[in-house]
Amino acid sequence: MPKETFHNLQEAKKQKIIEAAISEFETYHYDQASVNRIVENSGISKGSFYQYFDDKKDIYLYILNIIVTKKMTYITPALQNPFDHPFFEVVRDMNRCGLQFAKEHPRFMRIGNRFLQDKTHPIFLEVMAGNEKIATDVYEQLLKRAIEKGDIRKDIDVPFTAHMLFSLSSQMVTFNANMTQDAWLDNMMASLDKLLDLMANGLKPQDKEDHNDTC
Amino acid sequence: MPKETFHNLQEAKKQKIIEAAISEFETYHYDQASVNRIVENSGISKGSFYQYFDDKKDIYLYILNIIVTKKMTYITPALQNPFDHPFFEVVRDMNRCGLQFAKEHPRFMRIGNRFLQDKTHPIFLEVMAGNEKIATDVYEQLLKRAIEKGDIRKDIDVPFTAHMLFSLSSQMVTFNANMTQDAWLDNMMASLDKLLDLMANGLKPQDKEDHNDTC
Amino acid sequence: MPKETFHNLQEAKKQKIIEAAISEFETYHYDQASVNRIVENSGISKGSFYQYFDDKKDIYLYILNIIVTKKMTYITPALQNPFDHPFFEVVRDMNRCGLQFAKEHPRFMRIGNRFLQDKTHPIFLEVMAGNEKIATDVYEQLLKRAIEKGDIRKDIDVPFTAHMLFSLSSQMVTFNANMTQDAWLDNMMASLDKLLDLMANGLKPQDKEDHNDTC
Amino acid sequence: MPKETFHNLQEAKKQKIIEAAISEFETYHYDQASVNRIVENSGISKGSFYQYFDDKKDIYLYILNIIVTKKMTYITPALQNPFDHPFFEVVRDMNRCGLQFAKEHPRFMRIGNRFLQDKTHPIFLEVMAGNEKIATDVYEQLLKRAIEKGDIRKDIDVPFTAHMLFSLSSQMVTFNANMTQDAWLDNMMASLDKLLDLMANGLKPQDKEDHNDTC
DNA sequence: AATGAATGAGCGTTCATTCAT
DNA sequence: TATGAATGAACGCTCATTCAT
Repeated sequence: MPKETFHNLQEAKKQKIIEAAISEFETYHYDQASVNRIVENSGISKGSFYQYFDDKKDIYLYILNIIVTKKMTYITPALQNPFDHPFFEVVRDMNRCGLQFAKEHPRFMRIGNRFLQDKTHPIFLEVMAGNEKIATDVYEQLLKRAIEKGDIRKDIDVPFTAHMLFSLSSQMVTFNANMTQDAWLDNMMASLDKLLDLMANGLKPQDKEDHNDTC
Repeated sequence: MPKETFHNLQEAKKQKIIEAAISEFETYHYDQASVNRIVENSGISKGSFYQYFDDKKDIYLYILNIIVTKKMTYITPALQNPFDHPFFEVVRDMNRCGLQFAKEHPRFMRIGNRFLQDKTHPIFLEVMAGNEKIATDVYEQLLKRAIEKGDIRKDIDVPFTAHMLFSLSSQMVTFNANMTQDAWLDNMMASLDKLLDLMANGLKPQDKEDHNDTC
Repeated sequence: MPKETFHNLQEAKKQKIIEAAISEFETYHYDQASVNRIVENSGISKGSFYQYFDDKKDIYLYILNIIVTKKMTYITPALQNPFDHPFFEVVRDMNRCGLQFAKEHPRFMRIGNRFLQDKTHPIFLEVMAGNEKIATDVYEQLLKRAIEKGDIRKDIDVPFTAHMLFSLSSQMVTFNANMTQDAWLDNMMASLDKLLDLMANGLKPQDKEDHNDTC
Repeated sequence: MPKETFHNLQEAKKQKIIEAAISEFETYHYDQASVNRIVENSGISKGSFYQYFDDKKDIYLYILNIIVTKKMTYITPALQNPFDHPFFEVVRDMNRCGLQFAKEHPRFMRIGNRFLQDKTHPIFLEVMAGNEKIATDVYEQLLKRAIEKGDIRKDIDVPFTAHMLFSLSSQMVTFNANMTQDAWLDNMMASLDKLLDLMANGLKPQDKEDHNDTC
């Protein structure tokens, strides 16, 4: 996390640095990202950079933190009393919020996705060392309660399914990756509904309904 | 793609270069991979390298091509008369073959996974620009026929579902990444079955069977 | 030497700065030592540092001075009426006191030794430019009087011998540098006795005693 | 040690690099020595430097090696059949040769002395890891044989004395460090004789001779 | 065809010191 | 008096690529 010196900076300067860093990490992988470029685009000296941050990792984690914090403000409303609502409703709301976040902060989404994608990178492993469960835990909890309530099949592998549900939300955005389209959000929302339908009912013809029909 | 000079090389020399490149890309990201090291481990000169390949990208794509070609030899048998067999059987066979390939060529798998992971990397975008459809096309064809045969619900969005099926099989590998070498294949096969069950039947309780029970 | 501003400081603050500087110079060579770290560990500001000291050299010399002053308090008692005691007794007492000082102030010893080691370093040359005589003067005086009293051979080169005696006592420390903390002082005291025996009687067999024996 | 690429260089270029490195290490400590400066003064590019040498340490050890090799050519003649000659004669010859070397290669001496002085430096420890004994071993062997032959007192501590004798040769040069003087070599030779006399006979009056006088 | 020496920009990081407040 | 932000040169080292031979 940034040193005090950074927090003491004037807001404008701070924002310019953050802006430069976001722009850098949006464009480049952590390893390819260049402190030099951040410094240039910030209009600060290299020496100053290292008075604000310990090292490249420091500013990277700082940006990641901003992203996570921001994303949380979008998602947490969907997680109010999650067990009072049907499973798929909660999941859909959560992902809709995530998509809204992606739409409004496409650069954050790009950085976040890049981070989540390279699961073998030292920095990913370090961050996730203690926290990996956290991400999928929400899904695990929801699944367990949903099973108890009879909303979900009893015979599924909860951790595995949680992992897959979690993966889906980030995979989905790769389907219509061109965020510049106006209709992106609408498309994604539609895709989300399709996906949830898929997850809920499967690909096989719905005997249930077929059955009802024949009745 | 390699220049003619490369293809004119003696097989042994060619293999040594390929081996060195595989070893490099297996260990490092494309950006971190070093032509210097490849050259060193190949026992060829720097100058020669640039007479065989245009640049780093050239040899990388060449290796990727080898991997894809190899993987094809595993998968195509599962695609013999694909329309004569039930949809999920074909998909399972295909993915089982893919897993078998991964088991027998772990280095290829590592390179392939790394490539698939950073979907924002210029080189990924370039490769996928013309080729992504190819990968999902198989799924699309299979889905269409399965729908016709009544194996799959009529109301799904075919391209979207194809994309998701494709994504999921690659995501699966990220679950249980801390595999013990021995159990890996078994674990993955089991995961595959879980995944296909999920895709086939969905998460909701199977009314069909419940219904049958009560009858 | 520190500016007046430093001397005007509250004792506690002064000590904290001194402590930080000692810790730094104990751990690092003069060139590797970092004003940044001293400032950090002092809890003072960079600006303040340069209001107390001219530069890095200034604080280094100040610390050296503290060390020398402290060492003097150990050694001077051994130099009370030095001419009333046998030469080697005085030399031994002096060096024993020096060893005692080293034992009780290992950090000072480390700084001092490091300083004495690089005799080509600009800062060493600068310090020694005017002060080297001082260090060897004691030995010179002692030697001269010892010669007069007949304790020491008349035909030696006094300045040269003084220089060697001085050098040897600092070299001694480099023997058995892998001291176990506990036994260090005992070992060094033993080494000192060996060294003085060497200096007193030389390496050649003692004809004197042989002679006496045969008489 | 340098890579083959360095050895393949034209002699003139090689010499220019060696010259630049010697000049650098003569002037600066290993840590302060700058690859940049070496490169500048060599007239080669930074990239080239790292094609010739692994790193700064590599070229440093290479220079050290040159120095040791050169010094050996001076000293080994004095070590022909060392046990056939009186102990102090061998030691004197050896040190005279060392002084001659120092006179003719003052820059080498400076580098060598600097290296020997900082006995806590990682690079010193690394080099000396297996080789420290070597330096003092010569003295130990000589001492042992001299004791057997009765040239040296039986009651000395051999390793300790060997260490001190070894130290002396490097300490001696610090007495008259100003090498620019014409008379330096003569002065040093004289100092050497004084030192050996000291080591041989000690500082105490020679009773043997006194005895003889009174007889 | 094959070589491998040469390049120079670039990397992340540290530094002692200055100076406006 | 005290501050601490700002600086920019310097560090060791790696890189993909070029080009004369």
